[in-house]
Amino acid sequence: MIREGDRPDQSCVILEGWLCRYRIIASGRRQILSLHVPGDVPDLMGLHLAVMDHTLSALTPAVIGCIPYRRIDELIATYPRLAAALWRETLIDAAQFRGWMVGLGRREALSRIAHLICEMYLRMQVIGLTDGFSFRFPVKQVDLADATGLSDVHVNRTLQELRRRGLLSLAKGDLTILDWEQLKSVADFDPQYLHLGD
Amino acid sequence: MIREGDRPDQSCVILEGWLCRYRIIASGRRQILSLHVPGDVPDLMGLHLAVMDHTLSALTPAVIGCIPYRRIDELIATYPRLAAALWRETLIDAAQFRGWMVGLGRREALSRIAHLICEMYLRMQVIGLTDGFSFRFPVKQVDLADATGLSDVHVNRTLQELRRRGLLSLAKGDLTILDWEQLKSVADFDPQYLHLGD
DNA sequence: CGCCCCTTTGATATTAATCAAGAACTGTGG
DNA sequence: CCACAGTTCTTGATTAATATCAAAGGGGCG
Repeated sequence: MIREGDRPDQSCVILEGWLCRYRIIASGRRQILSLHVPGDVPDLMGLHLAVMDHTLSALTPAVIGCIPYRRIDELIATYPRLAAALWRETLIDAAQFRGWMVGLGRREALSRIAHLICEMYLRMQVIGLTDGFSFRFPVKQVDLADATGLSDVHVNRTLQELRRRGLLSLAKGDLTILDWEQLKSVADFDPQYLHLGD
Repeated sequence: MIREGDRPDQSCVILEGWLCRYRIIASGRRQILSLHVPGDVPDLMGLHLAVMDHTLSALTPAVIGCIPYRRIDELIATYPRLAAALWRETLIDAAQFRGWMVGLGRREALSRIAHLICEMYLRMQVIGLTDGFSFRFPVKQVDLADATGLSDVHVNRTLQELRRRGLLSLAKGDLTILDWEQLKSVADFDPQYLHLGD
């Protein structure tokens, strides 16, 4: 949707589907920086930074709403508190990056993947897209690998280990958490960084 | 200076010294999330997020200036464009997190450390704290390890490799880049993400 | 039915972590 | 000015985690 190096003049809101942001380095390896679900506005940064430092792309077929920056500026002028709300949104964005950094740098594979799943479960719950402990998780293992900094083969084996331990089931993009407490514990998951509560 | 879980009511500006932000996970491992040098305001996020999700701490003796949020709010009310400037500052913060995530997830040790050094060199240059290719780099190897997601032993060996290749010298906190082009190339460094240019 | 995309499996290679000392500094008090 | 105690850095040996390579299954869709 937007490429690294672009100078966009509008933001988008996800109405349906999943997007991700990523960057590819010289060796050809890709790091996914964030996953985005309906309700997210994944490119607010363009409002104050001229050049995109990463690419925004769809993981699934998606429906997107577009808002020109010009229009956002007008809205902010009319409703000054909107600026604070959007600013806050970008701060939560940054908090999520921090959450992922800890995983990338200091968690082993099992915990890293479990953590990502805990996060996406809560985020899906907040937007009403969970059914009990089940939700759509249309992320391919290769993408999961690029999000967690692992190889796809290792992601596959780690998912098997999570299944073997009875923590979750995942097939055809349908994920069910079978033991939330244990999953959280394996993930060392503390939702604080998502700032859902405030 | 500020701990995870705190609800601060002021921001700080670094006048002298280096700070870092970090989080410690259950296993006791620490991930440093960012390094901060004079001129940085490392805790602007508190302005709109109630609870700190990480700790802010000094790496060296430091001199800090404090600004109550209340005062910042007043200033913003008086000079509305200040809000945009501060917002932008937090967006650059997020961009730096993204830069680090790519390293943590997808770069090998040598490139990861080289990359960090390239970044700090440019940031020090911008604030006028470089002398040619030399600058103070008072970061212990343990801290470097926690910043790059490596073990301290491996950081030590990787630094030796960088020295062996004639890319830099580093002793007693004094760093000199001996071959900037090669260092950049090993690091696969593209300063775009720092948004220094705009 | 066949193709393509995704997942799974097995074998092997690498990178980096861990463990355990020892050496080199730093600052301190005598 | 020196002995020391505490950091920080360095080294060697070993182990563990994860990547890479290569190939084989499975399932959905035209």
